[in-house]
Amino acid sequence: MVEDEEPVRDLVSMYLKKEGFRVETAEDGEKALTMARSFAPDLILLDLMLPGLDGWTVCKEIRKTTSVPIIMLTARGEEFDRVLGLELGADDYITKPFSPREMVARVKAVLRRAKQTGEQNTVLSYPGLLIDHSASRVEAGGREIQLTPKEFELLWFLASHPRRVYSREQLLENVWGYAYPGDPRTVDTHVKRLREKLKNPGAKNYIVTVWGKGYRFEVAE
Amino acid sequence: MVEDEEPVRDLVSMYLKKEGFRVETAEDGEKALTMARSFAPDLILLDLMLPGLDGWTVCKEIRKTTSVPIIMLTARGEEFDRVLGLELGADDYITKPFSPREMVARVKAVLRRAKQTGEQNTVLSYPGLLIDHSASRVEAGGREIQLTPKEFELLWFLASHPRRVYSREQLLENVWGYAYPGDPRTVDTHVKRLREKLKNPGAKNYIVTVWGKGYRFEVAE
DNA sequence: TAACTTGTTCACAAAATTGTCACAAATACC
DNA sequence: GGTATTTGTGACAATTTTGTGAACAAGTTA
Repeated sequence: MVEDEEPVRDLVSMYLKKEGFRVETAEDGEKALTMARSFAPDLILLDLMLPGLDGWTVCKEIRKTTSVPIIMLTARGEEFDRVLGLELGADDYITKPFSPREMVARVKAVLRRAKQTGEQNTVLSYPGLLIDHSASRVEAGGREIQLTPKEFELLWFLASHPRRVYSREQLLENVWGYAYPGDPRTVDTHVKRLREKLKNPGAKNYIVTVWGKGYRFEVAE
Repeated sequence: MVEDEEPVRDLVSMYLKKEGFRVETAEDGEKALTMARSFAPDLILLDLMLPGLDGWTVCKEIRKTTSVPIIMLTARGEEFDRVLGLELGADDYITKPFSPREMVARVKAVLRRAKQTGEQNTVLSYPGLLIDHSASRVEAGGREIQLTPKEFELLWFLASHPRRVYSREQLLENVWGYAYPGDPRTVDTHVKRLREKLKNPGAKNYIVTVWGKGYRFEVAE
């Protein structure tokens, strides 16, 4: 949520959080770009009138690197060039003042659309690494490598949430199934085997240990 | 732990205590309600078959006042209406007989989920400094820097309460955990290490000493 | 049934973090 | 200026966490 007026930020945050969304806020364009780069949001609510970089520019910059859904916010008085907005890659726009319920509904609608078009995408691709979930196939450095089911699901989970750190317990919960009663150190062994199989061809070390926290899938800047 | 059969109570208590949990028990619904009101438990294990007030009623009563996580216990034979359970606000259920390890795993899973939903805004951003709690990542001057867990939590705490001065004792309490028995000067060492790691790229000195008081996170006006 | 694959656990070594102490430097106060 | 407090710093030992190899268990296939 990129918006310079704090009351609006708080209101929108509150309504979205109540719906179970996780919300991060930025009050200007610079910060928005930094944040968008550091973690991958599922959707961006972007006010057009911002101090410093304006919304159009922020939108254009973001579009250079990702196709994350963007909803633009615009004051009623402002002349809003819908065509320009869509050309820059916005997915929807809302005119202020808006009702919170309408805002939530639009966010959900855009996410639903994005999810549908993204659903077919069962392939994750990183430099020197290709993971195809529907085919259960992994290519590293152009060469196919054989993973066991657990290894594959672990890699898939980590790779589909890049950068984020997961504790051993969280990994057990998400990959093995919730409330797994076994030893958390089991994860270590699987990570070890994964690293071994992945390291052969590509030099990259994708699975990184975060000391005292767990593991994360690292992706180059 | 609400359960009328003493052997089960003892077994469950024993296993949970071995994991470091503090366990209080009640043998009927009346007592359970009194206890739930008198001290705030982090989680309630609730047997459905109880003398007097049954589990459903206890659950409903508790839900009127708090959102504490509840795990229901049910005998395999009993017909258990899962939907009703979830409607009444239970977070999970376990069928008896259960393995102690599974029970412990579920307790942990439910507690972890409850904790997660409470955690919000996970990204803090200041000029030349970005802290992402969910990724356990810190960027200073565009460059990622490696912090140890303690350093990270200390920085996170200070940065999420900018300008405010904290004494060493307060920092110990908030970052290390309440009633930390060690030397308050330990904080100094961590501050020193943090400053060293943060100073390399950006000229900014974010952590400022307030003589005779403690430390604070400085943010430019 | 035997060989094989897969997943889990364990024990030990290796690595990193953390807390403490002693002493130096800085600051406040007289 | 002198002194007492407070803070900064470097080194070291204790503790915690992770990597790794091997053994074991469960399930599958030939």
